[in-house]
Amino acid sequence: MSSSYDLYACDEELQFLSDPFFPFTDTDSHIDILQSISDTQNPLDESPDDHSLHQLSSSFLSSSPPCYQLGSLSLYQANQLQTVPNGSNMSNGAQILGGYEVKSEEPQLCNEAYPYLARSYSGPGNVAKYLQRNYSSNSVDGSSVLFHRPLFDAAVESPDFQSHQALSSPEHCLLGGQIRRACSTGDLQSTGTPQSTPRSFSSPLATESSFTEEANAKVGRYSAEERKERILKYRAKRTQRNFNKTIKYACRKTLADNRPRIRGRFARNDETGYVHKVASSARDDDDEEFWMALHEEEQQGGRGGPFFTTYSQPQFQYYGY
DNA sequence: TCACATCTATAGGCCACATTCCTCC
DNA sequence: CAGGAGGAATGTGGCCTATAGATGT
Repeated sequence: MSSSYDLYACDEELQFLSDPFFPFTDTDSHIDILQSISDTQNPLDESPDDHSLHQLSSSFLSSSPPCYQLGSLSLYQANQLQTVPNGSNMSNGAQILGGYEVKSEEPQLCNEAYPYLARSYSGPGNVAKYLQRNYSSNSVDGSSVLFHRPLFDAAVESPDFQSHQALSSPEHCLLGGQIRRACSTGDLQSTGTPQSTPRSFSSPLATESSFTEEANAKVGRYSAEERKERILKYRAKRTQRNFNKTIKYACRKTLADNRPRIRGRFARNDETGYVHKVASSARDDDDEEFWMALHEEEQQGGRGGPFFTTYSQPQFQYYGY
C-alpha cells in the first residue's frame, strides 16, 4: 500500500526520539523532558530573546501561520479542496497543510494554557499527538519532513538546545514518539497538564539563568560532551535512512499517474473521455454546475453514461459539498 | 464514573492495465 | 539449451470506508 508506506516513512522520521541513538531517549531524559514540559512557559509570554526558539517549535507544529495565531484548529480532509495547492491560503483564512485544511477559527475557544490548539489537541500531550498524527498521515509528506529537518538540526546544534535538557515549550513535547506514547498513555497528563500542575508557566527569562548555570554542568544523564557525541551519532544514523518511497518500476508509476480515475480508482480507458470530465470537474470549485448538467442529462436520457453504470447514487453524494 | 456523541487518524481495499514473471512447448 | 507464446502475477496512485481511539458533555 503506497499510502501506508508513506505513513511509515514519515512516522519513522518523527519518531527519531525513539531512535536508540537519539540522545534523550533514555528513561531519565524522558522524565526530564516531561518535567520540563510541566515547567514550560506560556508561549504568549515569550520574550523576543526566546522568539527564535519558539518559532522553531511553531514550525514543527505548523509551517504557517504561527501556531499561537491559529486559535483553534480543525482539520478537514482536503479531498474536496484539491484545487487549492498545499500551503496556500484559503479565502476563509484557512490553510492547506499537506493534505489537510487547517482552518482558523475563533480564538476565544482557545485553551487557556494552549491557546493555539483545538479542544482535541489542547494540552501538551495532545499537541504531541496532533503533530504526530499529521506527520504520520498524508498531510505531511517527505518534503515537509525534510523541510523541518534543518529547523530541528538548528535546534539540536544551538547552544540553547545543548543547555536545555529538553526544549522548554509545550510544543516540544511533540518532538518524539516516546513522549507521544507517554501522552497517549496518560503519563504526561500526570506531569504536564496545566490542570494537574498548579505551577504557572514561568517566563523563559526566569528559567534561562538556571539553564545557563547548568549549561556546562552535567545536565540530566549526559554531560554536554556526551550529548554532543550522541547527537552526532544520531544524525549519522539518520542520514543513512531512506525516507523516499522506492518505485520499483518507474514506467508503472508513469502509467498510474496518467491513468484516468474515478473517485481515486482506476478507470477504463474507453471511459476516458467521460471520466476526464468527471475527474476534472469534481475538482473544480464550480463542480455544482457540472452535477446540475449531469442531472439534466440523466433526466433527459435516463441513467445514461458509463459513470452511472459503474457507480451508483450513494457514491454520488460525496461530491455534494 | 459511566454512557453517549463527536471528531480524527489510520489501515486497508478498490480500480485498470502495462509490465514483468513464469511455465510450457 | 535457446527462444517464442501465452497466461498469471505484479505494481502503481488517489479516493473511500470501516474502525479505533481520544475527547467533551
